[in-house]
Order: sequence, then structure tokens, then C-alpha cells
Amino acid sequence: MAYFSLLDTSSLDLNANPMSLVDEVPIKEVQTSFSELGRKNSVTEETSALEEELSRVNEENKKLTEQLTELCENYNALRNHLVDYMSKNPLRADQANVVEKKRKAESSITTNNGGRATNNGGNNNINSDHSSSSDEDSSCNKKPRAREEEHVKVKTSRVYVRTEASDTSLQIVKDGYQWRKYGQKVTRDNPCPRAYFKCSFAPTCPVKKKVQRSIEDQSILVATYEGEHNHSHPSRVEAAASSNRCVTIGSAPSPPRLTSSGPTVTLDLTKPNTNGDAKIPSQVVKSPEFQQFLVEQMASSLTKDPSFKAAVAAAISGRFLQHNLTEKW
DNA sequence: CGCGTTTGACCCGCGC
DNA sequence: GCGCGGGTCAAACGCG
Repeated sequence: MAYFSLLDTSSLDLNANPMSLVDEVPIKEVQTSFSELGRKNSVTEETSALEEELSRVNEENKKLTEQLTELCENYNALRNHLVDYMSKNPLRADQANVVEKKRKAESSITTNNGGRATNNGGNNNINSDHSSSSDEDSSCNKKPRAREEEHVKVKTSRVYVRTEASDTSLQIVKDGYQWRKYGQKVTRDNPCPRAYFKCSFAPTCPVKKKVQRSIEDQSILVATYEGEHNHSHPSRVEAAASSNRCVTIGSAPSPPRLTSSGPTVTLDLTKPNTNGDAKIPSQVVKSPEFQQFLVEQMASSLTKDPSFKAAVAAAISGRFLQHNLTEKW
């Protein structure tokens, strides 16, 4: 299990002590500069000073953005190294067993669906009318030898979402799609119940979602998507405005690979080769959308970091003080 | 009243 | 063949 804390601003060498800048100036000078500031400056002088300060802050902002971008690139490089490493090195025996069990379970899922076809009046009948759906075509073939093909066709992916540990709801993995809960089950290996959802946006949509809290960290929700949506995304805006931020690293193309708005980005690198393409496609990593997403992530993390805020405030106030002092002299 | 959720029962595959 | 466990169904229930 590899969770990446995207940003740790505490490691940045930021000046988080607002007083340190003030210390550089004798207190009396600061006090006098403040006291004279009010009476001496005219409005125009103040405006020009503020404008200069604004441009200066803008430059600092640019520099910070560049640093963030650099950080982001370093992060991507490291991640690529890790993914390459994981793909090149064989799994340990115990890990292999887990993967093997998962594969068996997933193959049983597909055959289950096929066997259920006669019981399921609603969706499956409709699906059988849907000639373009390859999933349903394959699920109708109940022959065991078709399992591997089905396994390849039913694409799965995982999304990890960090939530409040006290929040017991399993429905907070918002991704813009409409989901209808059709079951909940307590599994043996995890005391937390697993919830089962179907995509209800389109009646013929075969996509299912399983949501369960991680046994290792109960503040993390693990959402497993199965299948592909056969309809367009109902609302990208809704996805972007949802309360969780997560990154999908898997093979299912349909659930949104990037959703936004929470503080956590977690990458699933636990299934390196189950479907053959578990690592993030380099096109995705290099895409401006992904880059922008990462930058937004970092900016979000930074703005939520009190020490970073203090550092920025200190830098601005320090500059402001210095500026006023130099202007005065 | 319609829609979504809950939850116990049932089905099915797998291992022994 | 039997038991176990995961997945699904569908009636009951709650909410707006």
C-alpha cells in the first residue's frame, strides 16, 4: 500500500516566524516608522507604494508558482521511478497470493453476472437489447474458458479517498455520476461494511462501484469501479465541486480520473499488473490537465497550511516594512 | 407518492 | 456434498 502525501510544506524552508523579519529592524525604528506613516504620506504616494508592493508580491507569487511546478515535476519523476520499479520487480509470494485471490474473485463476479441474467428481469433484458455492449455479450457466454476474456473486458479501477474517520457514511465518494445503492455486506477480511452501488444515471449503464473503508486506515475510503459507463459524464462540474478529491489510478476509463476539491491525493499502485496498465499513462502525467491539477493540489495544500500562511504573511509584512523604511530614508 | 436506502434472504462459486 | 463468503435481490422503511 503506497500512499503519497503530496505536499509537506513543513519541509519547505519557509520563514514561518513572522517576528524574525521584524527582529532585523530595531523596534524603535519600526515604531517611529509606523507613527510617521499616517501623517506624512499623501494618498497618491500610498497608492504608488501599494502598487509597487503589489507588483513585488506578484513576482513572489510567480516564483512560488515556479517552485511548485518544479516540485510537481520532481514528484512525477519520483513516482514514475516507483511505478517502473514496481512493474519490473516481481511480487513477493504473499502479495502474489493476494492478487491471485482478487483475480479469482473478480472472475467469479463476471460469471455471477452471467448466471444472474435469467433472474434479472430489468437491466439484463435491456442490456441484451443493447447490441453495442460488449460487456453484456461476454457475460452471456457462460463457458469457463471465456473467463479470462471477460476479466480483460470488465475493467476495474480503484479510488482512494481520505475522509474524516468519524464519518461513517460510505457514500461520500462523489464523482459526478449518480449511484444507486443496492446492497451492503460485511466482509470477512474487513469489519467495515462494503457498500454496493450501481450507476443509475443511465438504466443500461453496467458500471458498479464498491465502497469500503480501508482496514489499514479507516479514514480512507476505497472505491472500486467495475465496467465502463456507456453514457457521457452527467456533470463534470458536479464532480469538480464534490467534497472529495481523489485520483483514479487503474484501468477503468469511465470514472473520472481526476476529481477535485479535497486535500488528499492518493494513488493506487497496489495493482501493478492486474489489468496490464496499472501505471499512470505518461500522456496523462504529461497532460496539462494533470499538471494543472497537481499544481492546484499543491496550492490548495499550501493555503491550508498555517505555517505557510504565516510565512507568506511574514514575507509580505516584512517586505512592506522594509519598503516603507527604505522609502522613508 | 415516488425515490432512494436499508437489510435479511437468497444465489452462486470455490475450497475442503 | 457441504460450508463459507461474496454478490445480488427485493420487500420494508424513511424522507422530501
